[in-house]
Amino acid sequence: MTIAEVAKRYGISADTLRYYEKIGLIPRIGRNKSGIRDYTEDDCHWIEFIRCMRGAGLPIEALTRYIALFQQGEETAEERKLILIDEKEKLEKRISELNDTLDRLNFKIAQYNKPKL
Amino acid sequence: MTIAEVAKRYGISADTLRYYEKIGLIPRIGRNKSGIRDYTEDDCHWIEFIRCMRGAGLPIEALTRYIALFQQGEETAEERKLILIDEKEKLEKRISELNDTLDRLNFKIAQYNKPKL
DNA sequence: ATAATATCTGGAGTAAACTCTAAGTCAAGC
DNA sequence: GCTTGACTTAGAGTTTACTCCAGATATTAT
Repeated sequence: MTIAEVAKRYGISADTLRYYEKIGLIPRIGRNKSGIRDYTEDDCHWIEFIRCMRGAGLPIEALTRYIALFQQGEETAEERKLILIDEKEKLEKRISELNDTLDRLNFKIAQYNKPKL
Repeated sequence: MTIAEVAKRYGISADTLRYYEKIGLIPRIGRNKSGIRDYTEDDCHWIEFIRCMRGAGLPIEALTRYIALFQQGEETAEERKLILIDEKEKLEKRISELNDTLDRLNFKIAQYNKPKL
């Protein structure tokens, strides 16, 4: 797949895809004989995964660390798992905070509904 | 209260407090005879509210709109309520997305735990 | 009264995460 | 064979949300 096709598929710009590769957020993409990127299905899965995680606010640093370990092979599985667990716990905290803010927002809206005092 | 006291109370820098005031994220703070800010308890409540909402990712633009309406008086109550409802709905969607990502993370961690195939 | 510390303003600088530009290469259509 | 459009790279520019700085004024301690 060309960069344009992948960009369209995920609604990302080609610039962003190149940027993600440059900073190691996705693996280095293979090139054809003339140096043009050719994305595999595996590459696409990474992109989709990374997009999802970034969308939830996982830090780029944790994700680049994760992908670097992944590329080092099976013996890094335990370390990769720890990264996921760590980020999972942070995400749970974050969701809990957001729920608190949501409660507060609902309370404030209720105040606007009631007070014909 | 001085700006330093408020900064300490909420763990924000004085620069950030001045910045929030400059962009209308909190109301204009009253000054003493020599032009130095004197924060009231009401000012502090605004700061705490805004911090909480910003922490949940509510856009600055919506919050500046909200505070501008608030300062225009009681007749803007309905419009302010609509802003809160709108942001509440966006926050619910966001939390739901985060929960989906959390599920995915848990699934991936489970894969790391199992596969002694 | 003087030195040290805190505050003021306007504006410049910073970091993150893109986003765009320039200059060059390459494949496809006419 | 040449133009058009997509692709390449390195590097500059943008946006958001602060954060810092300079120069001036004010308050506090000695």
